[in-house]
Formats: sequence, C-alpha cells, structure tokens
Amino acid sequence: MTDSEVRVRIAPSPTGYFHVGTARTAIFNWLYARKMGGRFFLRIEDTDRDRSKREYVDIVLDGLRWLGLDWDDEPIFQSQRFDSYKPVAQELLAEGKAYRCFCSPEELNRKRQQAQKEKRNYRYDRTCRDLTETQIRERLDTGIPFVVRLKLPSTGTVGFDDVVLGKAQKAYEDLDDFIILKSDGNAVYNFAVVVDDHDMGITHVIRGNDHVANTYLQKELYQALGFKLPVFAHVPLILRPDRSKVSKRKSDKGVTDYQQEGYLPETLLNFLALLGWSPKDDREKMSRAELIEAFSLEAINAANAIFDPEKLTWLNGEYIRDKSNHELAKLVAPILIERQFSTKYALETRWQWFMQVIGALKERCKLVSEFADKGAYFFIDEFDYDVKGVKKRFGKPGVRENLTLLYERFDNITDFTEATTEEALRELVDELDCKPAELIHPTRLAVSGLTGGPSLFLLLELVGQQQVIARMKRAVAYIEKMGE
RNA sequence: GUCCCCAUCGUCUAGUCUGGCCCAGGACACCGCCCUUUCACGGCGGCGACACGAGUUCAAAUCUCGUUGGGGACGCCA
Repeated sequence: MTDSEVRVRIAPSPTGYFHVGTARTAIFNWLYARKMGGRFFLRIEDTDRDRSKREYVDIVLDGLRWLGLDWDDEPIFQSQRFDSYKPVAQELLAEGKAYRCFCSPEELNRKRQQAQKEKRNYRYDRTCRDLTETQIRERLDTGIPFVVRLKLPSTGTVGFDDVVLGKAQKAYEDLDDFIILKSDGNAVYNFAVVVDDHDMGITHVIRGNDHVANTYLQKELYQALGFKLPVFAHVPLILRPDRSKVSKRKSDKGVTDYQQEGYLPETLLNFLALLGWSPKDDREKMSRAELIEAFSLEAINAANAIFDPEKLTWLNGEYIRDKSNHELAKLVAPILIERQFSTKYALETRWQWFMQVIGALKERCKLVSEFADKGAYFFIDEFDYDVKGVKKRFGKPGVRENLTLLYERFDNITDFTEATTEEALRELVDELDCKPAELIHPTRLAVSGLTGGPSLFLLLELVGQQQVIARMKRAVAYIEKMGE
C-alpha cells in the first residue's frame, strides 16, 4: 500500500438481513474507492456468536454482488482475528494507558440503575483505576475476572474533524473509561475496529452517523496506540416514513426484499446513492460510471433522509423502460416459470413472441414482477374478469350480440394480425353504426380480463386467433349467465 | 434523563462554507390539460418550503445566539 492510496471498507455484521443503510454506506465507500482509484474492502464483524450465523454472511455477500459492489481481496472475518487484539491490549496495559477493572457486571449494573434513578448520567466511577500493584496481584491471584479499560483524561475535550459534520467535539466528563477487553479476554467492538482498521491500512472511515459517539472513544485509542488517525466521514442515517431508523425489527424491507419484489440493482444503487448525497446538479438518473465520476465525500449531506418507496418505484420504471426486450425477457422468465404461468421450454421456443409481449407491457410496468401480474393473460387462459370492468363493459345491452358478431369475423380472418383484426373490427363498427369503443372495451375485457393494457389489436395478435375466439365465446357465455 | 448531531416544498434535494444573481431551482407524489380504443408512456401547466424568535448588515434561506422540532448514542452488542 502506498501512502496516497485510498483504502476504505464496509464492515457489516451478519444478522440475516441486509439493511438498506448498510448498503448505502457500502455504496458510498465503494464509489469513493473507485473514484479515487483506491481499494474497497469487506470486513465481516461476526464476533457476536449469538447473532452471527454462517449463512447470514451470504445474504450480505450476495446483496453486495447483486448491487455490483465488487470488493478487493478476500473478505476479512473479525472472528478470525481474535488473537490480534490481546497483544495490543497488553501493550496498553504495560504502558499504563489501560488498566484492569475487577468490578463485577452486577455491581456495575446496580450503579447504573442507581444513577438512572437519580436521573444522573451514568459513568464508570473508576474504582479500579488507581489500584496498587499489590492490590492487583491479590485480585489476580484470587482469580477474580477482570476487564481492561482505557484510561481517559477527566477534563478537557476530545474532538475530530469530520468531512460531513465539520468539527465534532465532546467533553471528557461525558466519556467513560470504556472497556476494551471483555472478561473472557476478547476485544470489544470499539477496540477491535481500531485495531482492524489500522491493520488493514484504512485511510477513510465512511460509516453511519450512529457511530459518532464511538468515534470519540476510538480516537482515544488511536492516540494511545500511536496510530495515524483516518479521515472520518459520518454519513446521515436512512429513516422510515415515520422518521425512525429503518430496522429489521420493524419488518422494514432489506435489500434482499427489494430484489425479490422486482427492483433492478441499478435502481437501488442509483436511488441509495442519492440519499444523503447529490451531484449538485439536476441529475436524478445516473449510471454507475456517472456516479463514480461525480462522487465526493464533501457533497454528502449531514441531515438524515427518509426512504421514499414511491420514488424508488418510479426510478425502477425508468430503468425498466431503458432495458431491451431481450434483457427484460430474461429477467421475467424465471418469475413466469415460478408462478407456473409457463415453462422454460415454452418460453424458449417462442422467444420472439415472448419479447413482443414484454415490449407490449414494458411502459406499464415499474417492477419486473409486474410483467407477470399485468400480463398473466398472455400465458394462461383461466383468469377472472375485473369486477368494475364487468359492470361497465359487459352490463350494457347488446354487448353479447356484438361480441358474437365480432368473433365470427375474427374466425374468418386467415392472417390474424394487429392490422387485420383492426380492419375487421372497424368494418363491424361501420355496419353496426356504433362507436369503436363499444366493441373495443368489451373485447379487451373478454380477452384479458382487464380494463387496461396494451393496444387491443396488438394484444389480440399476441394472444392468438384461437385463444381470442375461445375467450370471446367464454365471455358471451358469462354475459348470458349474468343476465339470468 | 444526559450528551452529540441535524433543520429549504408531504418526500429526496440545489442554493448555505465564499450574504445580494433566490418573493428560492429540479425530482417523486398529487391535481389539471394535451396525446389516445383503455391503461400506461410522453409533453405542458398547477399546488407546494427557507421551523420560530432575536441579533449582525445597506442587504440573510445563507452569518451569530436562543427557542422549538427531529434523529442518534448512552452494553463485558456490533
């Protein structure tokens, strides 16, 4: 690694859910690395065995891959670095910058509750900070478990420069001699992060602003250890419409959910990149390359942002319309197969037709899954009629007769196309001396079950002569039954 | 509760650092109109914000202070 090289990382903890906030932080880190010609690393923070499961790691990895956020080198697992922390803590202990604390969790808890009761702000009272050598020996010999705490000054302030927030500072009085090593000898998050970031040569720490409180503590560690301080950039949080933090517990959607619902990776990448950051011009739709080109840490906002699902959906519609029919067909096929609307074989043998169907539906779909929702009738014959549509289109007098006359004409067409079906319908319109709409709407409902959709004549051609006639007959029978 | 951070349309934001070009620009959503066999797409137009109060200044969305509101952190979790 060279001195000038930018090295950033995303450090997710695998909880079985790929948080949009994590994804957005990953995007910012990735964009910055790619923009600066630097390196983007992945570090899995899996030291909490209770919560971290192996298969959960894949959820994060798959999500990152799906978004196209390629990371450099192999991911680093914090759980495999357990041994790296202890020696560093020993060093701190030896230098008198840290000390052993023999206070029991119960005792601490009691004090914490007491403080809360008295409405005081709780801080560790530093009971063990000035234990003599012999006192420490005694306790060690008795086998009392201990944690290691970092010594902090009691007066003055800590501060750091943040690219997003500017200067942030806090009084030492509000800070604790925090624990760096648990009684089981393992590192606590704030300690592990500093050691890891240093060992990985991280130059820029770009993370959510829910970490600013940690940063003051971590800065103390950097100083005690003589490590070079990285550049900090605390990015705003993503909030739900009710302004609270997006979370799995509130059953908010994760990246995986958006993927499954039919959102495109380029949509999510683009949308998330624009939450808390802006290119400073009017661009809303930006490609990967444009995002990299325009990105800068300085342009990141300090204010938290609310996730607007409607805007996300709009953007997705934009991206869908940009895609070729072939690309979309490839994305829609698995959904059709999964819903048993079609089979792989059937789609492959009618690929040209399938692409036409996709083309007909394209500007009406904002989600990939909508092609299956709104175009089911292209693949299956059994569908219900839209309830409102039935009232409006099948309820009028003469509809049954007109539909009958029309399908008879359709039956006589030798080359059943968009043009010939239109010709046949318009001819009948002339003879009946009615409005085109009087035939068009009931026919659409009969053939598709819906009141809206692609141009009727294109729709007829794509559904095919036999199906069209069969469905119109079915509709006539249905209307007859209605009348009874 | 304590500490920290934040504050422009309902939402995402430009403008704030480097006061005047801003009676505030764009986008989503919403509402109209146009296109049209429907639904969409597209085009055009509309609605809609500088949280409040002081101060500094010839001039404040922009600077300062306060108030209010919102968020976050307060674990031998990460």
